[in-house]
Amino acid sequence: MTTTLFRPAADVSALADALRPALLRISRQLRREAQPLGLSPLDATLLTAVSKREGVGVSELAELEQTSRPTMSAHVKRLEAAGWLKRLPPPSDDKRRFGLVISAAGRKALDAVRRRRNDWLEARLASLDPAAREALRRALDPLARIAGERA
Amino acid sequence: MTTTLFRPAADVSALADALRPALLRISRQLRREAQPLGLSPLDATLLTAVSKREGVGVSELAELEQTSRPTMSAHVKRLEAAGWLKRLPPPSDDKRRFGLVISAAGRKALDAVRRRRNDWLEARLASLDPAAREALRRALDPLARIAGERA
DNA sequence: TAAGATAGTTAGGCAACCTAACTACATCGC
DNA sequence: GCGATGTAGTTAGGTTGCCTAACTATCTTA
Repeated sequence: MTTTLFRPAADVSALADALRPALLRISRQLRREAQPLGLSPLDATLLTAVSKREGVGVSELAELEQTSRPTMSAHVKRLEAAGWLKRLPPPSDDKRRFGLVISAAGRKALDAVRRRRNDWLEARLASLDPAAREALRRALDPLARIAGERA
Repeated sequence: MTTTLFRPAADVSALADALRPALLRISRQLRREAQPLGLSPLDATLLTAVSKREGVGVSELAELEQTSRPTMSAHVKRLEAAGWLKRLPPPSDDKRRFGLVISAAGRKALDAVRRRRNDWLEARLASLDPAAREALRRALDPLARIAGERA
């Protein structure tokens, strides 16, 4: 043990131990969220990512979202089948790669979900006091960095 | 749109939109974590919960951890099979309910994992600057409240 | 132009979750 | 004292999201 003089480790460890269960629990809820409008939280995340980078490829998107290519391929297939996403035929001269873009329906669904504001997370946030929300706001950037968000 | 004077909603909504993808991404990583020592992050969470409330029942634990009873039943079965958890035969005179306790092996595994401090989350936290960690520390309580932590 | 890299898909499997339906025991009301 | 109702836990069956391995098709480079 011997705690003195540069032992950030114990600190970090304690923080991790406290953070882990909370994060696991929250994500459990998050995923469970019923989506009367279609569009699960994951779908919304993916559509947002695509709309931020029109023409992105499946592999690139997989890397951005930190999943395997096959996983992303399946998501894209699903989102395309639902009509929320479109594949542009090879925009460049590379015939392997097609560009993904959000469809009109996708954008509409995304807007609708954003306008709803009665989902689980928002309700929870709304029930907190402003100081707690501020604390979360300040934690946003560190969380994004942990998540390994790119651009 | 007309942002002034008491419109916490837009605020909360923006916070939720920023928080959601980060949380989803983090939990994805968290779950993916390989566990050379056995004991996934979920396992650790559950064992910790049990050790905090010796003698807890499956249903009560399910409620605490906010999962369905069958889900918890399966986890308990798994943890018991792994030898990390024990069921005490009905401690009260209620023959339906048995008390769950962590086994010696479970406690040992839990301690070992805690001592490891080279898991994904800790590594990420360690790579942040102290100010960022402090921001996260302050966000802990709000996060726990969102997660609906009880006692 | 053959060798290797890269985009994306298919196949197969696993972990964690859910609901519905069941068994076994408890308790309440008459 | 016994049926109705409730609660603890399990079983069965299905879904979602993720993975690796292996494949096809195309591009790039030596």
